[in-house]
Amino acid sequence: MSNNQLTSIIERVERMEAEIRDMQEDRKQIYIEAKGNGFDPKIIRKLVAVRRKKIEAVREESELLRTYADQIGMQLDLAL
Amino acid sequence: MSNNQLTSIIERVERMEAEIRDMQEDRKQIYIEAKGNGFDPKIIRKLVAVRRKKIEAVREESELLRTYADQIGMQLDLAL
Amino acid sequence: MSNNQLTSIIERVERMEAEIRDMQEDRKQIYIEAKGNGFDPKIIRKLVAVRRKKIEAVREESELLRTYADQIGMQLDLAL
Amino acid sequence: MSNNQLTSIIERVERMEAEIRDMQEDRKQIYIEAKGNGFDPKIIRKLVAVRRKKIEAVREESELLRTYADQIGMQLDLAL
DNA sequence: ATTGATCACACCTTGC
DNA sequence: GCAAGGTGTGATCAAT
Repeated sequence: MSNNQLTSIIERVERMEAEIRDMQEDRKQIYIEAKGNGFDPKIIRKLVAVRRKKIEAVREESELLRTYADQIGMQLDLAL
Repeated sequence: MSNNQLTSIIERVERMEAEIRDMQEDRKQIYIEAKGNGFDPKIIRKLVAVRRKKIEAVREESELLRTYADQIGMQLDLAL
Repeated sequence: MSNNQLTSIIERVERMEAEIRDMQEDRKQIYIEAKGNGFDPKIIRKLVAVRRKKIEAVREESELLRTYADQIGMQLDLAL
Repeated sequence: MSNNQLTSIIERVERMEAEIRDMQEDRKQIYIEAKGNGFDPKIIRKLVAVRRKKIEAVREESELLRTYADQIGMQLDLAL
């Protein structure tokens, strides 16, 4: 029955959203705890953001290299 | 050493963020799958949103009642 | 002249913002006055918030129904 | 009757909030219109913010001067 | 491709 | 001074 399918979808989405909220709450608690230990949350956030960008950049760069490699591979194949 | 503490904090935050991203990805997959089964994601999103807002409103209403109760308690205290 | 256009835009925005600030100030005064009459602003705020969320939920629900109706309309079109 | 008073307060607050939302909507429309005329909303926002800060600074400075003047006035009074 | 809408994030102000 | 709500911004995603 289609209604069961719909109900199932909604419940799965809501379960995911509940978990996401929990994780966000956990992260918030980490920041609060860090603040209690003398670490400025604002700075931590910056650090995390910078690291995220760097990781992103590295990932994209390696994808790019991969693309180059593929093209060279293709050309090599074509040359044979 | 403070540096270890800082590193620990950042790693914990990043772990949380990784999990959040995974959950978000899962949710996205549910929508994609639903669409494959003929359910318009747009409608599912609205349904979920409406349900969330209603639950929110009910939750806040109980907070309100709780606040009322606290004030009545205070008045009772004052009356004694 | 483009400069006049820019000036006009900025002035219109600033006029809006001035009015917004005035309204916010008026609202604040209502809360202060209410407090003077023995009404706890905290409770009033919650009341207003709960009412707003309920109205929001109802509004979104009607949007949802509208979306349903549109889809049914589409299906009818396809069926003809 | 207290209930009428409460109802009146809530309605006044809600009226204010409705007007605030309307003004915000108007402001948003100005930005959209500006964008249509080739003005980047982000830049406009910055301009408006800078002007606001300057106006604030001028206002505070004149308050400061006023305070100085009052103090001098007081001292003059005391000296007489 | 580009706009439009939604969502998550960060900042800032306000109330307590 | 902290906690919370509101505001603005960036990213993501759907639709044109």
